[in-house]
Amino acid sequence: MNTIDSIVNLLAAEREFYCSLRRWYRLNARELPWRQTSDPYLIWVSEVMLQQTTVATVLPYYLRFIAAFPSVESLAAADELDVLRRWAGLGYYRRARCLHRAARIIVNHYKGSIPRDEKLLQCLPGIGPYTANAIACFAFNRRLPIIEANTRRVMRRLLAIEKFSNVSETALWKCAQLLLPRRGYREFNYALMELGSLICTERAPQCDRCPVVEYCSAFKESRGRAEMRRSSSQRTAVVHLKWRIWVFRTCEVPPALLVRRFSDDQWHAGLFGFPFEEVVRGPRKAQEGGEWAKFLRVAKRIFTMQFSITRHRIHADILYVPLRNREDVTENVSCSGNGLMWVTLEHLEELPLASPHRRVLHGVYDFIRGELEHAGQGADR
DNA sequence: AAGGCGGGGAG
DNA sequence: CTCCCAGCCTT
Repeated sequence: MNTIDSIVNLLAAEREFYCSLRRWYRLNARELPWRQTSDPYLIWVSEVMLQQTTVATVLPYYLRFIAAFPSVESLAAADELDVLRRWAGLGYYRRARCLHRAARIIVNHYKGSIPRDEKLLQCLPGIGPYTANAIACFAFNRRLPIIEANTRRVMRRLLAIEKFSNVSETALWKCAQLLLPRRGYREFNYALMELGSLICTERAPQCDRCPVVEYCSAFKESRGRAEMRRSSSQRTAVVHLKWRIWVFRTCEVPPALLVRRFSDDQWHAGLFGFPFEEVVRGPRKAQEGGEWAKFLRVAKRIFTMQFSITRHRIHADILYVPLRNREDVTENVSCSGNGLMWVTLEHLEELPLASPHRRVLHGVYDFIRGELEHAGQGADR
């Protein structure tokens, strides 16, 4: 007999478990804008933004986004760059592009109405098992389980799943399905998430404030001690990289900088930024120092920058190259000239720039301003 | 099943 | 600093 199933069945029979949880939720739930509506479009947008992103970070972006695109039709009609502009800074830009594509599919194939069926929802780009069930449950009141960071953690603790060696995701979804109440399942799902978010946190869970602590298998066994941290061998190793980021500037007034739109196989795909290359250390094979190497001689290294992208830690040299005219660089970049474009400073601010590149821009902006002031003083004499 | 994606916040 | 967050997608 499956031991986990028996634990789930025991818990599912505990009427007081559901009552306590519901009572706690009604007293302690945060007022989040996407929980005050049943508009499937608004719920969809919020769920996509909340993928791997905290509530506090999402809130301002969500409000700005739905103000700009209040309906699936308005999103479908929008230009992709405009969508990315509203998303810039949130990260995971593929989410925004998928959302935009899916909006067009919904308008063209579903007459603008979002499918109620979770299987159909999952066929849309950017919608996986969690988001499909979340939309179906929260917007259409379908009786479906949801497994995400919060409910996963709560379930694992409630059922003390760590005891049973590798419990698959599939098994976890099955447990969540079995645990769903006959009525009030939408509120139950919200409550599990809210519990994981406010009480049953990853680190230092507040078991003394937990409404369902008496039903928690993990608490019975460990009195709320946190789980073992992952060993160093299980953690993903940090990768150190060295980059050159190139800032080409024309001597026009106002000055223009050379930027490119990153292709789908690059980091920051779909966004804009300065040309960059990885500096390969070690023996010089056939690397030749990259496509911009010919400008190294005239480049000025104006500052360095450090940032991280997922598990990569990047140390970047910012190389500044003032040019007399645009052709000096455009003619020389033959193979990778695609996507390159000259943009004046004020228009640069309006582009959806990848965050590290926005930092570069601000650093360069200060530098150029200093240059201009210096030139102005020279002209006065 | 595992790894990549990206940025901000908490501790 | 490290770890984590209302996951999805590709291999």
